[in-house]
Amino acid sequence: MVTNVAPEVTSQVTDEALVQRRRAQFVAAAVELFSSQGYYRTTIQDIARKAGVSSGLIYQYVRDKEDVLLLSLLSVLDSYKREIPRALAGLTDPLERCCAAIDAYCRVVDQRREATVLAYRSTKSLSADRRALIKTSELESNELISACLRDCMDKGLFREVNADLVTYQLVTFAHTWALKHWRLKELSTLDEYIAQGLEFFTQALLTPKGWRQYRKLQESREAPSVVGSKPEHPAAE
Amino acid sequence: MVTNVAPEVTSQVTDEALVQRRRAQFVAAAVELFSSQGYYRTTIQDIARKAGVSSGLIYQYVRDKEDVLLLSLLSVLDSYKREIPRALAGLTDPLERCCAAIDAYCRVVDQRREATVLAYRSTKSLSADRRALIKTSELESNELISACLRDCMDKGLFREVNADLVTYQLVTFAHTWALKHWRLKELSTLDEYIAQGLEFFTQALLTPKGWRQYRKLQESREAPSVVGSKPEHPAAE
Amino acid sequence: MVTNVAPEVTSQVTDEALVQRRRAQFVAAAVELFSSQGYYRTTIQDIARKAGVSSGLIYQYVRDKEDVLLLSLLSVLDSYKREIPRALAGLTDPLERCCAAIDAYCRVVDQRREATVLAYRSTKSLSADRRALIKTSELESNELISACLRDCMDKGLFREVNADLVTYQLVTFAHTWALKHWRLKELSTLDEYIAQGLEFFTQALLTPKGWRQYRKLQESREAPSVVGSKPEHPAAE
Amino acid sequence: MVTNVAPEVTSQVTDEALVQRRRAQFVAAAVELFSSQGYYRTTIQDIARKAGVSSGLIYQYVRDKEDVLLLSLLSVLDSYKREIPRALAGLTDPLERCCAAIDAYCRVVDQRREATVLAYRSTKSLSADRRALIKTSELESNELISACLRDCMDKGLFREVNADLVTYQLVTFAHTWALKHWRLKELSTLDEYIAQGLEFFTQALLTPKGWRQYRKLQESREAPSVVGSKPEHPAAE
DNA sequence: GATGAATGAGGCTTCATTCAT
DNA sequence: GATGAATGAAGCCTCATTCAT
Repeated sequence: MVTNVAPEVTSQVTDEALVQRRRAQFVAAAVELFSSQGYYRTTIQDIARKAGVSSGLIYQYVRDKEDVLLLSLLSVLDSYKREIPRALAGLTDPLERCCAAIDAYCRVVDQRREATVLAYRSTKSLSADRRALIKTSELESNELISACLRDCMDKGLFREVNADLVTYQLVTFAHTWALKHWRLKELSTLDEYIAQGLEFFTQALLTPKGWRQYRKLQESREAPSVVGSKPEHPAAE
Repeated sequence: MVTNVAPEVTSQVTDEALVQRRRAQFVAAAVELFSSQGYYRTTIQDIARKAGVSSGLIYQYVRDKEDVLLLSLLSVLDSYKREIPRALAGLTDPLERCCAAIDAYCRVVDQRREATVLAYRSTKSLSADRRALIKTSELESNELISACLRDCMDKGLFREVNADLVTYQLVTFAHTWALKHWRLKELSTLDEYIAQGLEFFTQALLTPKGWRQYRKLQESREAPSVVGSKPEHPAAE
Repeated sequence: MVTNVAPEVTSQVTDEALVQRRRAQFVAAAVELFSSQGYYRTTIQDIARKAGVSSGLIYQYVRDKEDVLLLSLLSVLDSYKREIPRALAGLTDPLERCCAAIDAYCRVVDQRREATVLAYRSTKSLSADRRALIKTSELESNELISACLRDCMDKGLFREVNADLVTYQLVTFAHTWALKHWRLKELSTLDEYIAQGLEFFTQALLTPKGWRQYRKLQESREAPSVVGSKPEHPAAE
Repeated sequence: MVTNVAPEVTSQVTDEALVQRRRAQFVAAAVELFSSQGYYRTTIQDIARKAGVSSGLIYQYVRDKEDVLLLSLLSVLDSYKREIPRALAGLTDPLERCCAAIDAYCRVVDQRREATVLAYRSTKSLSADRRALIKTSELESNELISACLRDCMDKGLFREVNADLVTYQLVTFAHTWALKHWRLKELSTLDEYIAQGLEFFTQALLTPKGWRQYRKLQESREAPSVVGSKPEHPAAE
C-alpha cells in the first residue's frame, strides 16, 4: 500500500525511500485507528504503538497530527484513483467501461468501507489549505467517472445530461454503500447493490441506441458480473 | 425550534417545560458550533457562552457532552421529519407526493446544510447505544420517502424496485447537496439540482403508465418547480 | 505583595479582585521558583504546587507560561518603583534625596536579590511585545533616579553630566550587588557596598558647592547610614 | 577563534588538535544561536546544522548540552582575557594602561554584545561545579583590571579605594553597554559612552597627583580616543 | 570518526466535569 | 435553579541523547 507523495507534507528525514516506507507504515496504522475510533479519539501514541515505533518518530515524518490525517485521507482517495483505471484496463467499449468503472468504485469502497466513512467524517477536521488538497484529489478521481460518462454521451449511448452532476450521483451511490452499510447490508449483498444501481443508472441514462448496445453486452458474456445481472425489467418497453 | 424529547436523555431538572426550553436553547447553540467547528473542537464553555448561560447549567439538563451531540443530531433529523409531511400536506396524487417529498428533502437539507454535514461527521462519535437512536430516527424519516415510492409502485406508476434501496439513493441525493456543496454550487443552483435529480429518478423509475401521469402533472401546472422542468428526452420511447 | 495589573495579560475570570489575588499568589510562587531554578527549569506544575492550586487554574488567569514570567518580572520592577518613593518621602534636600534613592535601590535589590538576577536572566525569554512592557517599566523606575540627579544638577550640586547615562551607572551599581553577590559578599557588607558606592558617585559628581552641602549633611546626622560613612578621603583637593 | 581548552570537559576523541578544532566549530555556532535565541530555545540539532555537522558528532566532543554552554561561556570570557592584554601591550604609564584596559573592555563587549548578554542570562543554567569554572575565569579577567587599578593606587595616582569593588564597577560599566544597549544606543555612541565613563571614573578616583599626570597624557596625544575627551569640568577645585 | 534515524520522557495546555455558593 | 471557579487527567509535541551503520 503505497502512500502518495504529498509534497506539501515535509519531513525532517531526507532519505526519500525511507520517508515513503515510514509514512505508508504510519498511514496504515492511522487509517485503521481513525476509521474505528475516529480522528480525535485516536492518539499519536496509539498510532505509534500500532505501527510499532516510538511516538517521536512520527514527528520526523509529519508536522503534526493533522498531517497524519491528511496523508491518511489522501491514501484512501488514492486507492480509488488506482483501482478504477485497473478495472478499465483492456476494456474499450464505452458502455462497458462506464459500468466497469462504477462496479470497480463500489468494490473499492467495499474493501475500504471504514476508510470511506473516515473521509466523510474527518475531512472537515483539516485546515482549509489541507482540505483543498483533498478536494483536488476528489475531483481527479471523479474525473475518471465523468470521462466514461462523457464518452457514452459522445457516442450517443447516454442522453445528454450534466456529466458532473451525474458523476456525483454515481460517486455518492458508491460511497453510500459504506456510509449506510449498517442498513444496506440488511437489504442486499454488494453484488445486488451494484446490480440494482447499474440497472437504475442505465435506466435513467441509456438512449435507444444505448439500449441496443447494452443488450448486446449482456448476451455476449457468460459471467455478467461487471455489467450486473440482467435487469429485472429488461426494458421500459 | 422545538427539540424533540429524547426520553433517554435524563435531566436533573424536573419541570418538563423548562427542560424542553433549556435543551432547545443549548441545542440551537450547539448545532451552530458543532456545524462550523466540529464536535471535538467545540467546548461546553463555547456552547454555554453562545447560549448565554453558565457551563454548569448544561449539566443539569444532560449527562455529558455526548448527550448534547445526541440531542443536536436528533434535532437535525427531526427537522427532516417535520418538513416532509408539511410539504405533502394536501397533495394526494402519488407521483406528485413523491416528487414533492424529494423536493422538500432537498430544500431542508439546503436550509440546514451545515447541520446535515454535521450528521455525517459526528454520528460515529456517539456511543453505540446513542447511535442506535439516530439510526432509528433516520429510518423513520426514510420511511416517509419509501412510503411515497411504494405508493407509486402500488399504483403501477413506478417499476417494481427495492424501495428501501432506492430510498437511500434519493436520500443520499438530497444529502449530497450539502456534503458536496463546495463543488455542486459551482455546477448548478439548488433548483437546477432538484430538477435534474427528479428527471433522473423519474427516468429511472417511471412505467409507461407513470409517464402518462407524469406528463399530465407537468401540463397542469404553470410553475413546474416542484416536479422539475420537462425532461430533455421526453421519453424512453 | 500586590501584583501590578498588567492590562495586557487577560484573564478568563471576571472578578477583578479575585484576579488580583490569584495572580499575586501565582507570581509569588513563580518568582521564587524562577529565581532559584530558572524559568525553563520551572514547570507550571511546580508553580501550581507551590501556590497550592491545580495547574489548570493558572490558565484561567494567564494565557501561557510566558505570561507568568511577564507578571513575575513586572512585580519585581514594581517593587523598585514602590520602594524608592517610600524612601524619599519626607526628604526635601536634593542631595539627601539622591543618596536616599540610591541607598533604597540597593536595599530593595538586596531584599529581592534572586528576583533581580531573574530579571537579567529571563527578560530575553519574553516575546518582543512583552519585553517592551518590561522596558517601559524599567524606564519608569529609572526616572525616579534620574529626577534626583537632575535636581542636584539644577541646584548646582552636581556637575552637568548626562543624567540618563549616569542613572544607568547608578542602577547598574545597585543591580550588581545582586548579580555578583557570590563575590561581593566576600568583599564587603551591604552597608559598606552602599557607602563605598555613594562615596564613589559623590566624588565623581559633586561640585564645590555640592561638597559644602554634602559635608553639612554628614555633620547634621548622628546615624549617617543613609548618606554613608564619611569618605575616607574627605576631598579631592 | 581558538576555544580555550577546558580540561574538565572530556571528549571521546583522542586527537587533541581535532578536539580543539571541532569544539571551536561547535562553540562558534552555539554562541551565535544561544545569543540570539537563548540556551533553552536552541537545540543540539540547531547547533549541529549551523556548524555543518551531524548532531551525533557533538556528543563525541562534549558530555551533554550543558557542556556546550560551558564551552561557549568560557569562550566569551576568554575573549575578554585575550583583548585586554593586547590593548595594554606596549603601554607603560599606569594611568594610560588603566584607561586603555577600560576602553578595551568596552570595545570587546561591544563587539560581542549578544555574547555578553548571554553570559548574564545563562550562567545560572549551569550546574554549580561548571558555574565555578565561569566564576574563576571571570575573576581572572577582573584581575587584569584590578591590577591596573592597584598600580595607579601604588603610584599615588588614584585614591586608596577597595580595588576589587571598583573593579566590579568598571566591569559592570562595560557590561552595561551590552545589557542595556537597547536604551543606551539612543543616548550615546560607544565612543561617547566610553569617554563619559572614563571621565566619571577618573573624576572619582584621581588624586591631585593623578590629575597632573592625567592632563599631561591628554596633551601628549592628538587622537585622545583611548583616554577620552577632556573632561568638561577639568577639575573639582 | 561521522552520521542521522530512532527513542521516550517530560511539559504545556485544554477542557469535561464538579461543587460550593 | 443557576453560576463559574476549580480540578486534574490526558494528549500533542519537543528534544536531549543513543546507537547501528
